[in-house]
Amino acid sequence: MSQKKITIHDISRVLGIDSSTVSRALNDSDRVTKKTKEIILKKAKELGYQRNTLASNLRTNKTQTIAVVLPRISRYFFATVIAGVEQIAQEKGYNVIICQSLDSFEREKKIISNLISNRVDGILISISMETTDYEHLKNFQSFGNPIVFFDRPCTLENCVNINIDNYQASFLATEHLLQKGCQQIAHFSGKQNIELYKQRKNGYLDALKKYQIDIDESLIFESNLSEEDGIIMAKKIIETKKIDGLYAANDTSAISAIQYLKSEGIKIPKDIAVVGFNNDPIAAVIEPSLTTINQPAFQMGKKASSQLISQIEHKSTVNQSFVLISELIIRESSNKSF
Amino acid sequence: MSQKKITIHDISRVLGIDSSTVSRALNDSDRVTKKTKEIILKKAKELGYQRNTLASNLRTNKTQTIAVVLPRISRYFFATVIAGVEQIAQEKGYNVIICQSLDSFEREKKIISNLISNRVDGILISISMETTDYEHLKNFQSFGNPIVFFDRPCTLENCVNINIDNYQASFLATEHLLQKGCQQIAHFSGKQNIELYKQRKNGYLDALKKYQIDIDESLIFESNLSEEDGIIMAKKIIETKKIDGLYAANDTSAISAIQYLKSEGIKIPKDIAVVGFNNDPIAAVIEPSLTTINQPAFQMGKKASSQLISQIEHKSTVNQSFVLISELIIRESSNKSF
DNA sequence: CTGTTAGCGCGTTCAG
DNA sequence: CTGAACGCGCTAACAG
Repeated sequence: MSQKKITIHDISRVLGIDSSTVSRALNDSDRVTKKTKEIILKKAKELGYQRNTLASNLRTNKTQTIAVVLPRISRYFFATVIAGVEQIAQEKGYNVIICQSLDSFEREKKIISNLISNRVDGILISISMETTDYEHLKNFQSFGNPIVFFDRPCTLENCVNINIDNYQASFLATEHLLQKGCQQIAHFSGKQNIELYKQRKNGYLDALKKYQIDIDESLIFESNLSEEDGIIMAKKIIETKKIDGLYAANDTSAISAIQYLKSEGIKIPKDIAVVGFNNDPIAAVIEPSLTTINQPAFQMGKKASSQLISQIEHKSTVNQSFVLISELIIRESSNKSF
Repeated sequence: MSQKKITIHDISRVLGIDSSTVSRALNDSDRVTKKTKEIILKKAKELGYQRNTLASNLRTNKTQTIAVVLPRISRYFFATVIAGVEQIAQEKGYNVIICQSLDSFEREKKIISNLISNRVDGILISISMETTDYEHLKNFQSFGNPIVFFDRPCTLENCVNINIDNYQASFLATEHLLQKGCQQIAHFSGKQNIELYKQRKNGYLDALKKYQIDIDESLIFESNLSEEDGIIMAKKIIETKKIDGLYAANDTSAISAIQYLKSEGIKIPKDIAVVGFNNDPIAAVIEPSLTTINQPAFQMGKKASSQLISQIEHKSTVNQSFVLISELIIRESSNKSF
């Protein structure tokens, strides 16, 4: 049953050609005649040879493997990022291994340690929410291996950060509402100590300025953007009555606000237009009238992995840098309703 | 920058203990004194030793790695299966590598070949829709490595197939509608040459028998269960008028039928109750009144991986077998609506 | 262009 | 209980 594996020495012996030549032929080296190459490849196929990547990796100290570490693959956003990563990796001849931190710092540390043991060539990571220090990542770096952060930025030195242009996305979202005729646009904003939410607020403010709309501080709600916050803000919207548009800095709060508004009989989109960030198809399904800014996850995966692979191949150390992806996708609200 | 990696020989040299002893200590062998073990472990930690798994694997010819090959991870069902696989794998000390076939036979063949090269110890697979022959899998098997199929069954010899108990699931679904008072329950059935759909139809029929409801062939619609089929069947339902319940053998057709019915002003669940299979959260969101039978994906992942790992560890060859998971989750329709 | 030699880092014989 | 020596399968470096 358990057939013995064929090695290059088996081929070497059968053909009376040295194993190093066999190795070179199998790696398509140009230091072997086309003719002998053909003979070797034919015999290899005939014998059912399957390269032992382990041995090769040990020798070359390279695995041609990159790892993607992220909170969980069941989130549509991350699954789509992976698709982008895999496309580039395949083109460049790299394997991808996927690891879920489940947003646990402990798990993340174990994963990184495991990746070091397995000698992956580089890591793409969206750090866990719990992650407080970066010793584990510094450790990986100290062996000369690159790390690229995506989605969740990180202040670790010598690393590339890939993210969307939050300012521009917000600007576009707000402009979209203005062009639809909204005048009193509320903004669900996140904590301003987080750079990302500051940028989103600035985009909102600048769009209003461009259209010469006075800024009304009472329309700006700062919170943690949780589901509960969404409901609280929805209640405020009902009290205020003057609001005719809403730009939420994330989709969680936007969705729960909409659900609450609906339950109170406020019609969407007739009474209010909404724009929020959307990472998965649920937001689109729950409320077809919800216009969303989709993060170009596929793009992000492609960009992140090509950055990483280029660092691996040029053995270059980069300074800390932030790469912004500007191609955003606005999904227009469809007015079909159930 | 690029710090040199510590090997067991470095530890050996510093401590004046032979590297073979160091190796044994690091593997927690009982052929080393507790005392020297402690000294070695301490020094290893101090020097920042990280085991070179590649070398270890090459020597032992085992990678402690299993692969999951599936169509695409962005489907919630598969992502959940992976979660289950990972839990068991972690408990048993195995790494998991995830590969997406994207339902392409060509990709699947490449993946398997790559997995052989990388000497994974076993494969968990939900075969691609395009897969017609199993030579690539037989090849993997021929090296003495086990394969476990899940979700999509396969006739390859000496393999375990893990699936849900489709008959029971269907029976329960239909019974659920009967208990809600439905009398005229339509069934969206799949092609009867596919075992799975036959089982689902049988469950439906037997539930009706149990409740002494006459079988009305005009309520049974056989199709490919696509979105288009869903709409076609919805139209027939409207014509017929007598239907008050629907059990669909998959969720795709059920969802599109519901959307169509809604657009025609047929109210759900007042006028009609529906049960369908649900693999992702969208179905639950699109229509809260939709009662669904969730495949216990997490369970399936756990069962499949523990089967696989037990085969790896006992080097046992199994006969072809079919394992059914009977714990099904009925998600009751919630009557809250937007 | 091809053969020879050596060794990647580890685990496993054997001896002792 | 520990040490010496070998080899897993492959490839880099050097000869020829």
